Amino acid sequence: MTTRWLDPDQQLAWRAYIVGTTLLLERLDRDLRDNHQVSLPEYEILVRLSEAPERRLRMAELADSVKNSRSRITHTIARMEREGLVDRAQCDSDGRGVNAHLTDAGSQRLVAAAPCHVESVRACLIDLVAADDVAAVGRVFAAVADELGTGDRDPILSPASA
Amino acid sequence: MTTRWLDPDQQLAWRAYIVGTTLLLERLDRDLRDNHQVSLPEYEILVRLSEAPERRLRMAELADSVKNSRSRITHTIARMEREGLVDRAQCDSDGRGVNAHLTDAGSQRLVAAAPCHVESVRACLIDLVAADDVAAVGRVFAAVADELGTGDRDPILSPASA
DNA sequence: CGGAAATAGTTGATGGTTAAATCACCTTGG
DNA sequence: CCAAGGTGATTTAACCATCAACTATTTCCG
Repeated sequence: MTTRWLDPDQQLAWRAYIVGTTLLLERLDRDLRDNHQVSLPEYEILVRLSEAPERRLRMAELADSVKNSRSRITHTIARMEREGLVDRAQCDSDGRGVNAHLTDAGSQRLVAAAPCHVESVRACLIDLVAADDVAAVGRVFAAVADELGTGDRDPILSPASA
Repeated sequence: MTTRWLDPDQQLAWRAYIVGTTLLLERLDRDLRDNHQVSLPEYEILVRLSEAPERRLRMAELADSVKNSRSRITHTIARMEREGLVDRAQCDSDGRGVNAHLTDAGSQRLVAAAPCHVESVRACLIDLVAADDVAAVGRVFAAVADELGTGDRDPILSPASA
């Protein structure tokens, strides 16, 4: 089976994506850290918790919603708990379960950071390009997430010959 | 100054991008590690070196081309050298400089991994969406890289009021 | 020439991430 | 009811990334 290489345009698009994403995520992370003492992953967690009913979410739900491993969520929440941004409580209905809960301090941190973060996202991405292109990015990564989201990994690779 | 929040479409596009990118990069990394014992960052380095004249690049050039810190490149190249994928030599024209050089083993590793990697990229992104949308992604992140690439960070944030 | 300042790269400590093993609880079949 | 297996979450150790400090070389400029 001969490899279907990327054509020059695809190649260019792919590399731009990798490089741009590296720079973008690093920049957003730095802005949040420098100005509001939260990392980007922590910020994502604050957002999910703030949107959840009762401001609380099971650890596994949280992990799924931000696409992090269980273990990573455990460590990250442990750090955030030390900082007072969240607290933990046993789940009533399932003795194994743990609810992560956004504290007032965590909520305040999020409220303080959000405007700054949105401006970063605008300045570094949204306001930089045509609205249609933003929509296209949305379509593309929704498709990617849909393809990869439902943990059904092929053993090796799907050669997917056209 | 009142915050210009993202409108619902932008919000959706942005979250799809974050989630999709998280899943995509993790998947590509996993495929490379499992099948060819290289991480995605290491693979990027192999590619850059293979394309460079004489298959060698100064450490700083390498760092810039993959948008990694100098220190990270030092550590990563050290690991790759231990594995025999690259070697290092003093630069003739500048006594401070060091050239990273792709070995035959490194070249072979890349040749072995490339088809698999390209298939991953196709299966998880390129072949999943319309060609126009891939082009749009390319435009968007080229603009992002252009904006962020030239290390001229604003001190806090550019409010960039429209 | 001589010394200050800039540049290339490395190092070591520190903290975050991962994989594998573990603990606790729940569920199901006998 | 109880044992076996499954699931939720945490822990451990190894690994990788980051930051600040450091060495060595070069450049600038008096």
